[in-house]
Amino acid sequence: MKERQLKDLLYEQVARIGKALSSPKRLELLELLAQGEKTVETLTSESGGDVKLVSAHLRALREARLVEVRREGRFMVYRASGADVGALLATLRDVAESHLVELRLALEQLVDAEAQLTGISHETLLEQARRGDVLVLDVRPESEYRSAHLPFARSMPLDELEHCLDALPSDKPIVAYCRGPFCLMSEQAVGLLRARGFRAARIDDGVSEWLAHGLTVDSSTDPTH
Amino acid sequence: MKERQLKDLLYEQVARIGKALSSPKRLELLELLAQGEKTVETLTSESGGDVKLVSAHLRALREARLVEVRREGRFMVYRASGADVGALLATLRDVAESHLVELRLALEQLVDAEAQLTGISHETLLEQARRGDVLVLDVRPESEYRSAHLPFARSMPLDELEHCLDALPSDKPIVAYCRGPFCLMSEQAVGLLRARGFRAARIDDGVSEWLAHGLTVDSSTDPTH
DNA sequence: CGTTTAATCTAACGAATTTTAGATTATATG
DNA sequence: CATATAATCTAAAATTCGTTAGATTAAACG
Repeated sequence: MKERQLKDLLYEQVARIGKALSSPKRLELLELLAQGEKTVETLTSESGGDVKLVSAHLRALREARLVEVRREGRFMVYRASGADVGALLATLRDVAESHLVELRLALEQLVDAEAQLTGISHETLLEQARRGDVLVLDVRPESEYRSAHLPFARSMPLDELEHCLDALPSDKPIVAYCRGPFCLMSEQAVGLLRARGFRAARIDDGVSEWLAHGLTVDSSTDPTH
Repeated sequence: MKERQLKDLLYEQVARIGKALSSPKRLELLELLAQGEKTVETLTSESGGDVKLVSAHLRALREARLVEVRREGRFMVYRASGADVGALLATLRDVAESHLVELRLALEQLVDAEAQLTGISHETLLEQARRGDVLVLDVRPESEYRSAHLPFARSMPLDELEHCLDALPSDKPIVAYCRGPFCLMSEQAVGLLRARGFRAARIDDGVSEWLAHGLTVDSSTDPTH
């Protein structure tokens, strides 16, 4: 019968996406690409690996149609092939987090519970940011901010943070975010800010998580306010 | 430095879920389990395979904590370890469908566009079903209906449909659904109903898709109305 | 208590993936 | 045009995974 054959074909196609998501390295690359487009060079240094290997994994992601490339001079610029890729990654991580104890334990080791902003909904935070009651700080590299960022967020990359403290309000609470739950940049930012007397906390969510929860993000507005 | 090691560990855990989703057979088993708990025997016959192989794949799914088992007499009863598993499956399929042409083409071959209900939102359908303006028909096996079904749906398994036609209204439009976009039961039901003069159409969505869109489902109410 | 049924476990083979290294392509630059 | 750079392609080694078959466990039944 033809029915079984067709069904096998359908599940095989879905499994192509699953296969792409079955390697830790590819997941890390996808997470980076969910922040915005990047060259192979950037991806290699930010994921801490070997160019050849990164290139091979990017090939696999390309074959699963999760990423796309274009040439720019002698650089190849990769990008996620849609916002749904980041959202898929976020739901995959949520499922992993709720079912795998090992992951929860490792996450607890990674982030300091002290630095975490707790007990406040996305909507409330958004409203407070809109009114200017809190300052939402995007501590990722500026190119990622330009690609997409949380509403009302100001860009201040982690490595410039120390030189730009004067531009920050000392009376308002600061909420820092970065690439998502597995990224440490916002945690480091909070550490630095608190040491200098600011009231600061971090949230887990990045742009993909924000989108996966059905909220909207901005892009390419003025990074300094 | 310890940071890289921890990050590798985190992504490795997420990749465990990805690995579980990387095999067509496992995806099919998960989809069946998303409809409700089933024995290995049932899973084997419904997925059309070999018991030993199905058992091996179930082991992999268990190790990824996506399914759980309990013994019942001499049967092992498997179940998805949460509603989020079905929702993950639904988003995975959505991503596959929007990025892989091959999948869209195969789907077109599978389902007759004629039978498909088009241009109506989930909310509208729900409202019409609530008011009784349409009859929503769950054509899956009754055990799956009991486990969870769309609001206001009536159970009428495909293989009983022919004997129960008297119980159906000939004036109201009938909307049939089954396990999801890859399942043909609702399509066959629509074929049969139309041949007997009923106004019938199918929708793609099953319980998991319904949930993944943020809607609610019912369970264990009276199947006959 | 031996037999049947349902399912798992173990071992083994082949297929597919990951990783590494060397050769190659495409573009920009002096 | 030779050279440097960015990245890919190809091939081989190491590893993992899917599949199959035979042996085994665990519960139910006569």
